[in-house]
Amino acid sequence: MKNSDSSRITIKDIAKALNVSASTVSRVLSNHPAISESTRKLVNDKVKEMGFSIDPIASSFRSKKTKSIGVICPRIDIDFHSKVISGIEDYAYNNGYQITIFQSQDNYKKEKEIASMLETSLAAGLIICPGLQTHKYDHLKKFKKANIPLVVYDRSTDGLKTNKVMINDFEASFKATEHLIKSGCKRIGHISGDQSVSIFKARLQGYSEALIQNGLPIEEKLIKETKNLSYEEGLISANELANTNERIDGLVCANDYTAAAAIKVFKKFNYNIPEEISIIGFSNYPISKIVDPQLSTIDDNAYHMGKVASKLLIQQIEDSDFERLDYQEILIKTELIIRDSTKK
Amino acid sequence: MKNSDSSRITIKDIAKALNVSASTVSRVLSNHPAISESTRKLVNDKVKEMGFSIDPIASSFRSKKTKSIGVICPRIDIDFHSKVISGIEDYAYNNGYQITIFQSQDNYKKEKEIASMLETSLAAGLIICPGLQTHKYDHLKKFKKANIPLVVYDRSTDGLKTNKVMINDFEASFKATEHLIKSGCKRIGHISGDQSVSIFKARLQGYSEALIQNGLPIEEKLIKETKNLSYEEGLISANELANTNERIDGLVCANDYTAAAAIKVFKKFNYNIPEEISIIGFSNYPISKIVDPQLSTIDDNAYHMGKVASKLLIQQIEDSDFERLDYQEILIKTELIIRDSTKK
DNA sequence: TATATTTATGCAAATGTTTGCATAAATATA
DNA sequence: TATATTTATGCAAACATTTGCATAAATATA
Repeated sequence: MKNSDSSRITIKDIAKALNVSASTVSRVLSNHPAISESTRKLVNDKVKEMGFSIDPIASSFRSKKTKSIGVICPRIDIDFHSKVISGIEDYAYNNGYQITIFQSQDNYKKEKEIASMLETSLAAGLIICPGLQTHKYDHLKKFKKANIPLVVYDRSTDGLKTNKVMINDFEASFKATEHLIKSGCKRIGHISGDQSVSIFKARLQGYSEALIQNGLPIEEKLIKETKNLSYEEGLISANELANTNERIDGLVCANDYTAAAAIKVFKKFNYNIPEEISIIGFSNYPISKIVDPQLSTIDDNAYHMGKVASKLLIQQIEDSDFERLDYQEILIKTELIIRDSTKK
Repeated sequence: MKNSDSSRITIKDIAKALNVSASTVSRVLSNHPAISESTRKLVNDKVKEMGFSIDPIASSFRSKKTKSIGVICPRIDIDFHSKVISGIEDYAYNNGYQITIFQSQDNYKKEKEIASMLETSLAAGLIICPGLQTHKYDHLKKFKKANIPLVVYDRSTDGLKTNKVMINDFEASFKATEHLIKSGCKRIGHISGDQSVSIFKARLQGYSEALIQNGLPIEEKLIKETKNLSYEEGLISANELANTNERIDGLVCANDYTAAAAIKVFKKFNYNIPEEISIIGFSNYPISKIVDPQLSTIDDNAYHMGKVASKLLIQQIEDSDFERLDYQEILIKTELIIRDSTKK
C-alpha cells in the first residue's frame, strides 16, 4: 500500500494491480494498436476504478511534446483581441489543447522576450498578433527553425513567410464604400488609422479603389488620418470634415469609435443621418448598436478568426507532413451590416 | 561534441564545460545560498555564453511545481472579464508566472471538468469566476484539499470559504444612488439584474438602503428586474418606467447597457437629461463615454481586481506559511464617475 | 596544534512516462 | 509437423533536473 497516502497514482500502480507491465498500461492510454481488446478493457476499467489520470508533466517530459499553445497579443482587454482569443480557446479546448496567454503591450522587447521563452519551453505552437512596434521578425523566424508551428493573425508581417489569418481589410472597406456609393453618395470622406499599419493602409486602399471603380474623384482633404482611431480623434476629424466648404454626403470610418464620434458631430451640425450623410464604421463593436442612429458597420468576425487560427495551428502541430507544407495565408470573410446610419 | 546537433543544451553540458557537478550548476540557477561567489560567477557566465536556459518541464517534473496559473472565467470576450484577465496576466508575468485560460461558458459541467483537469496537472494555483449555474463548490473544495491555492473573483460563493476578490457592489450602488439623492432626485427607479446572482442582489440592496437612509420610500413598481441586463431589456424596462403615471426623476441602472437604453427612451419621451431625470450606470464600459449625454457611472476597477487576485494567489503559492492562513476576502473600491447624465 | 564548526561541492537516486528492442505466444503457411 | 509470420507483452533505458546525504576544504575555537 505504497500509495495509501496523498501521493499520486501512477501508471505503475495500475500495472501492479493488474500484473501487467507499465508499458502495457501506457500503450492502452495512448491507444497503441498492438494491445488486445481484453487487456485494453482490463486496464481502462482499473484506471477508472482507481481514478487515475496521466501526469501531463511527466508525459511531456518524456515525449518532448506539450498540449500547450502560446498566444501573444498586444492587450487582452481590447474587444477585438478578446474575441479572437475566445475563438482560439474554444477550438483549442475542444481538441485537447490549452492556451497560455501573454500581452506584449505593443512592446517589441517584451514580445521578443515572451517569444524566446515560449520557444524554449516546449510550446506546441504559437499564435501571435505582432505589436505595432514590431518590424523585424527574427524572433518569429526562430520558430520555423525550431520546427514549432506558428500562426500570425490580423497584422500582416512583410518579409515573414509564415501562416497568417487575416481579415480581408481591403475588400471589407471596398464593400463598405461601395454600399455608400450604391445608395447614392457622391462625396465620401474617410477617417483612417495609422498608415504604417498594414490593415489600416488596406482599408484606405479599399476606400480609394471603390471610388475609382465608380468614377468618383479621390479628394485628399476628405481623408483624415488618425493615430489611434480613438473617439476623441474621431471628434476632431469629423469636425474638420463638417467644416469643408462643400458638403460631404458619406463617411467611411476605419473603426466604430470614430464613426460614433462622427455621428455625434454631424448631428450637432444638423445633418440628418442617413438622409443627408451616410456614416459607416468598422468592427461591429457593441457601441454600434447603441449609438443613435444605430451604426452600419463591417463585422470582422473576430471570434471566427480565432477559431481558424487555432485550427490551422493544431493541424500543423498534429500533421506529421507539416514539413512538406510551407505556409498558408487565410483571409477571413467580413460581413456588411446595414443598420440605420446609412441609406438603404 | 555531443551537442553539436539541434539537441538542447542541458545543465550537464554547462557542468562538463566547467568541470563542476550538475548539482552546482542547478544550485547557482536557483540561487542556493551555499555557493561561493566565484563559482556562481563562473557558472552564470558560462550559461550566458552557451545560451542555456533551464528546461521548465524537466524542472517541474522533478520539483513537482509549476509556474502556471489556471484561470477560469465564463467568457473571455466580455469587457469585464477581459480587463480582469489583463490585470491577472500583467501581475503574473512580472512575477514569473504564466496564465492558462479557460472559458466555462457558464456551463457547470464544463467548469468542473476544467477544474479537475487543472487539479491533476500541477497548476500552481487557480483563479476563477464561477459560472452562473454553479451553486455547488465541491470541485473547488478539492483544491483546498490538494493544497493548491485558490482565488475566486467577482461572484460570491455562499458556503465556500476561500480567498475572494470582489467589488463592493452594495457600497457602489449605495454611492450611485446617494449621488442622485444629493443632487435633488426624489423618485428614483432601478433597473436590476438577475436576483439569483449575488452581485446584482447587492446592487439592489445598495439602492434600497440609500433610499431608506435618506427617508425616501421604496416603490416596488419602480424596480425592474431583467435577466441579462441587455440593451434590449433596458429599452423595455425604461419604457415601462417612463409610462408610470407619476414621473420619476432618477434612475439607477445595474449596468451601462441598460443605462444607455434608458437614455435613449427618456430622450424619446422628451425628458431633459439630466435636468428632468438623472440616469446613472454601472461598470464604466466604453459606451458610457459615447452615449449622449455622456453617462455617469461606477468604475468597477476590473483591471485592478485582476491584479489583486493575481497578487493574492501568488502570495499564497510562495508563502510557505500558507497553511497557517485560512482565507482572505478583499473588497475592491469602486469609483463614482460623474459625467453629464446626472445633475451635479 | 587539535578539534569543532562552517562553507562549498559532489554523488547518486528519484521523479512518471514513453519507446526501441527483445521475446513469448498465437496463428498462418508450406 | 515444421517453419514463418503476426500479435501481444515485457524489459530497461532515457529524458533534465533537484535534493538529501556525504564529504572535503576552509575557517573558527579551545
